[in-house]
Amino acid sequence: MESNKNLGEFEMLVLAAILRQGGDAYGVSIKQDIEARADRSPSLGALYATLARLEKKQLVRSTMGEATKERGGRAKRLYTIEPLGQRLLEQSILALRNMTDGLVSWRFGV
Amino acid sequence: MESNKNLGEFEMLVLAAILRQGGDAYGVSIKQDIEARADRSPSLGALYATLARLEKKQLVRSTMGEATKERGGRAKRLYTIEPLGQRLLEQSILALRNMTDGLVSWRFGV
DNA sequence: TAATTTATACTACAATGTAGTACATATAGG
DNA sequence: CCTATATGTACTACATTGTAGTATAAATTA
Repeated sequence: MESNKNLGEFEMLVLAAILRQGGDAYGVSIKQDIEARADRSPSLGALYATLARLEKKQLVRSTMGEATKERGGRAKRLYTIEPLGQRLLEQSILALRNMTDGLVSWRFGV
Repeated sequence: MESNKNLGEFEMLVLAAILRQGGDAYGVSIKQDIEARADRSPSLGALYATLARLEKKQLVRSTMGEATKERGGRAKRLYTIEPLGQRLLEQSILALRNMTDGLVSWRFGV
């Protein structure tokens, strides 16, 4: 009887990217990871809106990155996944696997 | 440069259920499959609304089932997946896999 | 202090998720 | 027949998520 709110499809991609990057995830790097692995190009606007919602739901947490870097521009907001976020991601991915594993006439390997 | 519209999370579950059932899928059986494998209980209203949208987008096709059966009640509307639907499902599942495979501290097997 | 670079925030609207309620149509019994 | 029961779909309304365009912020450099 776990917490059982569902994640959207893009929310899953974003949570997975944050988890992958273990502490160094921020807007641009998350976008790049999704572009490289999921073969799609969300706008930064779309991404930040989703990040804000995930944080409001307490599935991720953010902190401002160090300002003193040898580069120009505004500070990064760094994201980490919260236990609840990881749990929901696992549930959602597992549900999808249970529905799709073992399907015949599947183009990529079962 | 394939067709690249994205599927929602629930749409993926529904398409997968239809594909699994190979020609015998209808409202109630799809709902039951999702309940059994994805551990959630969508209302039939939610399911039919999604089926109607999938058909409008030509990702599935439907036909009325035979009326002459030894049972009461209205005829079933049977669903099959269209090539486009299968392709989009494959793309979406593959994207998710590419994002989540190989993650460490993953509760279920990599 | 203006230009450039890097990055986030805001806003509005489209698409998807969700369930409640109503409706349709078959069989069975009197 | 007519109505009760069983089975299943359609309609409607609203909440949540997806999406991108535009504006803003804050650092470095000249």
